[in-house]
Amino acid sequence: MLVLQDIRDHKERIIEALKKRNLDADALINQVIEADARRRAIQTELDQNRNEANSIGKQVGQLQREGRKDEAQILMQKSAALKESIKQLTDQLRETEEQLRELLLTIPNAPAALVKPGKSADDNEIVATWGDPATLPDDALPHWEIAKKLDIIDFELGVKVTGSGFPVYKGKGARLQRALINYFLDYNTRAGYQEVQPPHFVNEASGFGTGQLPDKEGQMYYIEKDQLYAIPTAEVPVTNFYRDVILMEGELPHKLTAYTPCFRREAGSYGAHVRGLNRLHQFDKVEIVVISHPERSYALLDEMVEHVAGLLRSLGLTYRILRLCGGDMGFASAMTYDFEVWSAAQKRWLEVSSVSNFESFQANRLQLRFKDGDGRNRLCHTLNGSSLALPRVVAALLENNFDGQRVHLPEVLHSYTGFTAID
RNA sequence: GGUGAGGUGGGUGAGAGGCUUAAACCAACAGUUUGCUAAACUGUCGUACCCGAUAGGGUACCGGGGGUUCGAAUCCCCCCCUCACCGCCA
Repeated sequence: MLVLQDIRDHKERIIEALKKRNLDADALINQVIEADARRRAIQTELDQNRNEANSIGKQVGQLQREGRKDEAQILMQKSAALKESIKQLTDQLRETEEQLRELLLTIPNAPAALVKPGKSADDNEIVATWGDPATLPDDALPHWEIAKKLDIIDFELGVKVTGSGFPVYKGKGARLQRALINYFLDYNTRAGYQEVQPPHFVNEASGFGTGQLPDKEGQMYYIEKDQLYAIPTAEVPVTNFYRDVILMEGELPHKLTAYTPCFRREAGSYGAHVRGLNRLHQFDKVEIVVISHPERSYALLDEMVEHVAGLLRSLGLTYRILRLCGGDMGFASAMTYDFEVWSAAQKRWLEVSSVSNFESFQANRLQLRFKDGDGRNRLCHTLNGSSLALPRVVAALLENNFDGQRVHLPEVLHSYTGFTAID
């Protein structure tokens, strides 16, 4: 949620930024300004009325103690009229506040200055590429066939016990999953991220805090009996650790990493692009979350991007980094970098990580603040990224490193897997 | 699942219709004193919003929502959460 004060102070700048998302920002922002002005007028009048009512109440008590019943009686009548007016104004205030809030909830984050305008993924900027797709096997098998051949992933068994999109990893495939998770966590903790194990279900307030609710309600699994959502990413529970928290300026930044399974309904996604490991209802991911001082968040974003890039290089995967255009960014993000690895068999790039700076957009909803040098409470900035999501990394590892007999694993994984190849 | 006890500022915790502007203590911060640290003393010390150029003034908030009353942290109703014990259980 955008900060109302910012809209008041920098109306034009915010409108221009939102236009990069192809929004009719003028109309939206003007509605906000208008509702805000209305709200303040009501509040001022209400406060005056209440002030009067309070002072009458005190006078009545005083008069009654002094035994001046008649005078007290007159004041009590006056109070009745005020009470009615207060009731009306309170209703109006609540209504206006609700309108304003609903309006603000529909407005996505304002893209940062570096973000280019654009309509779709075609307008994203490629900011870096590592490796060369042309050097990878030209006749590669798709990963689902390799996985079947080596008997390391059983999609049908998953369908039997649960449904499509819930694969079963077997033997060296299962061990590879565990190795990747451990390697990613170790890599992250070495860089100063504190490892945490959050719950895999969250309550409604948490879903709201990071912005999944109300926008993406249909994308999450919901357990009605206990009113809990299965997490779509560790971002949700971990960032919500900080809901309603006021940190000391000196303890920023907080850097956390967590492994969790992620659950996504992915309603309406079918076809060739979702075969195999490309899109699942349950998958494993190691996430990094950073709580930052507002003046440091973009430096930290760069640091996170370099961190993830280093991880991909260590795995020997050909990748590229995109800075998303305004039209392709998520609702809450001010700037997002996507990482894509090359899939040799599918001849396309697969997204394995998305690293974003949300600036104060989430912090405003979460009421996550820090106390600055002047003793003022200011909103933090929040950031997060995948480091990394497993399935597409596995897909690329299988396809790019298969020699017809076995899949050769990158050296960094050997000590984690206990073997150097899958055969 | 059963029974009971509770939710008050950063923490502990008093307050039981108007003398509350929420006591007191602890923590924190600033100052005085001081070789340094500590101690002592003095002062500051919740959040949000509104009015105001500033100084300052006002309103709301005692888990949440309703109600009674001229007036509610305090009385009534509903809900939520936490803790303890019992039962079950990895």
